[in-house]
Amino acid sequence: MATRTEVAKLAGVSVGTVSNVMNNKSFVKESTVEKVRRAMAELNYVPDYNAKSLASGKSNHIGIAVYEMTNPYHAEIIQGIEEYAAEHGYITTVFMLDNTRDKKLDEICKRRLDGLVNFMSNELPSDFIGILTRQNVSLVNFAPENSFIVMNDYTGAMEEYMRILRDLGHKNVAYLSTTDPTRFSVDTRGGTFLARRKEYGFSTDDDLIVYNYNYELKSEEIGYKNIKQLLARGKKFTALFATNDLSAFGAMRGLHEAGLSCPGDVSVIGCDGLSLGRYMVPSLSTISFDKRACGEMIAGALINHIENPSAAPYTVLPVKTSAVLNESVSAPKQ
Amino acid sequence: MATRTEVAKLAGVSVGTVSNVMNNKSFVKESTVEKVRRAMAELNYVPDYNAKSLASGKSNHIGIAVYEMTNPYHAEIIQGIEEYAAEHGYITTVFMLDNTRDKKLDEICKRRLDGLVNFMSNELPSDFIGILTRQNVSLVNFAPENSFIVMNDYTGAMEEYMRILRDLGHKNVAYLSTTDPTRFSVDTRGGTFLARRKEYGFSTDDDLIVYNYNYELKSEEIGYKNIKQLLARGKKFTALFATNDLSAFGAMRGLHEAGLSCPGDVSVIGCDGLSLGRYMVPSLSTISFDKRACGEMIAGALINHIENPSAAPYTVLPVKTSAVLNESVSAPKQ
DNA sequence: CTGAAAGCGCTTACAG
DNA sequence: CTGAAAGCGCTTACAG
Repeated sequence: MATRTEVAKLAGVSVGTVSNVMNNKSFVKESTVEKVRRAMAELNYVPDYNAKSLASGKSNHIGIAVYEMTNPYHAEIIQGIEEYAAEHGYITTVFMLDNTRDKKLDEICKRRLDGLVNFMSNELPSDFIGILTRQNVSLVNFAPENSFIVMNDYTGAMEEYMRILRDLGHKNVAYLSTTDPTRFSVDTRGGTFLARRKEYGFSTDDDLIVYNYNYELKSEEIGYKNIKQLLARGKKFTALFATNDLSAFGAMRGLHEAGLSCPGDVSVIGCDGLSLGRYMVPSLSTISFDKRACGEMIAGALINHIENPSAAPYTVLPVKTSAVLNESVSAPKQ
Repeated sequence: MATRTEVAKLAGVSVGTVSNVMNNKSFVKESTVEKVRRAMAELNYVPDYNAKSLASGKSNHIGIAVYEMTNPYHAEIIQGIEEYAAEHGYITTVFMLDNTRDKKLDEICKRRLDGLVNFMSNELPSDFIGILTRQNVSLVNFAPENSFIVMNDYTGAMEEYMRILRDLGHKNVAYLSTTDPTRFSVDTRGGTFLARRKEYGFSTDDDLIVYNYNYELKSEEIGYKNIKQLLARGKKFTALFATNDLSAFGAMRGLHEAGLSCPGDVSVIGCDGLSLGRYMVPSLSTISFDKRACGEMIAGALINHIENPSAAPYTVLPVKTSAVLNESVSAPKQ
């Protein structure tokens, strides 16, 4: 592999000049630029980003911490981040923290990331966050004080669905949550459900809410387990919200096995707007948002903060969501 | 952030010794090790992997090139790779080459990876592969000469399904492919279908095979489009193979819209063994393999090759697959 | 068993 | 506009 030095020698310039050409410094004479480019081409020169990172103190490397990578939900957001980042000269590493989490946190610190986007619902250890902060890593979705927060505001879409269900005549509306009660209530969907169910004329029986405490399970498994539990409780219900589309799929399977039809016996509403939901039978009603644009917005704010640390104060990044009504919702049977 | 030098000073040793402690060299005196460790702890020392990579000429960084990250299929294999790699001190970067591919190939080269695993079905540019080869990057799933090849041998499972369909009385079996005819025929499933369909008593009408040429589409979209095309051809069929589970979901939706039931009118067989398939109605028959173990095997062979370049010649990594029969297959209506 | 020193491939003031 | 030189944080023979 050709190195900087060889390129410099062949071009008849110094390594510093090669560097200036590489970084598109405008003050380099055009003829010099050409000489250097020719030499690079001839030698098949490929720069070494690790060396650049070390010398410049900037890695141009953004990390993304995710959980449950088998959920296609993240993939599109990540694509948005990646695309924007790539256009701005950053690479992206997805750290899947499903398993072997703690081993990987160390690795993250060692890589001297410029930024880190967090999609974990679990809390991350505070000493890990401390290291990142000292390293001056720009953060997205960590604690509010020192991080951008991506805020999917589901309140509007959630209320829209509650209105739709009420107008269709539903009274007993269940909620299958992939999380525990605490996380459920701080979530904008769970919170809205709890706060407004009475006002919309829905039952306030807490037995209609099923929680999950096992975060090892995949969402579809949780949905399936949840509906079984709900059915076992013997309460009447004609509609249900699920935390996400995958868990809604699991719930629909459970309904089918219990001899219940969707939406005839039970209307089902998911969340995330997975492409797959449109191909289910019945197609799944969900809450959608532009995940690609969301990823680009995240990357934009993050890179801006990396490059102008003082300019942009950490803040909330709002994401617009919308209700997408499909076949899985109808009026309840009389 | 504390650096090597500060640790050395505090511990009263040289930076070289700190390095030896970091790398667990056995010849360092125990008391020295302790002094150094204490100093590192006191200073919250976090090593810099970029610097290490530069100095050692080894990045401990494995890349994974994937296409269609919204397909959960890859996620589990990647988890297997990641887990094994993390245990052996490597980090993993997933390069999503769905979009902006060529920009990203450059970045891959600059990162001085130790290894690269390829899950792209599209061919990669030969000059890209040339650079990687010159960089001595260990490769998985590139051209056979200079790479490990992961070989999911679907032949057995495919023949099992052909036998099952024949025994159930199916004669007109379709195939919905997410790829073009060339890739279809080199694939072990497509190839087996073409080679053996006559022998199993199935129609050899090529109109029963639907290809796809638009690689921008998601698998579920392709399956949906394919089944529409097949139905439009007006040929009779009572069973179909789909390239993967997601495209099978799309096909099942298309059948439903055409007023056909699965498996009553048409039996459907996917491939990949997605967890989600068990929750479909009907649950999807598929071909499965242990994706986690597959990922671990890939990482094992790759890291072994990285660390002993001469020891392990490039070779084929065989993956056992098995037919998983579910509700989506039954006898054809008379 | 440890230290001093050269080197990995780059960047970046600084002189000129 | 360009070159010489110091430095980024590490590793690694080499002496002792």
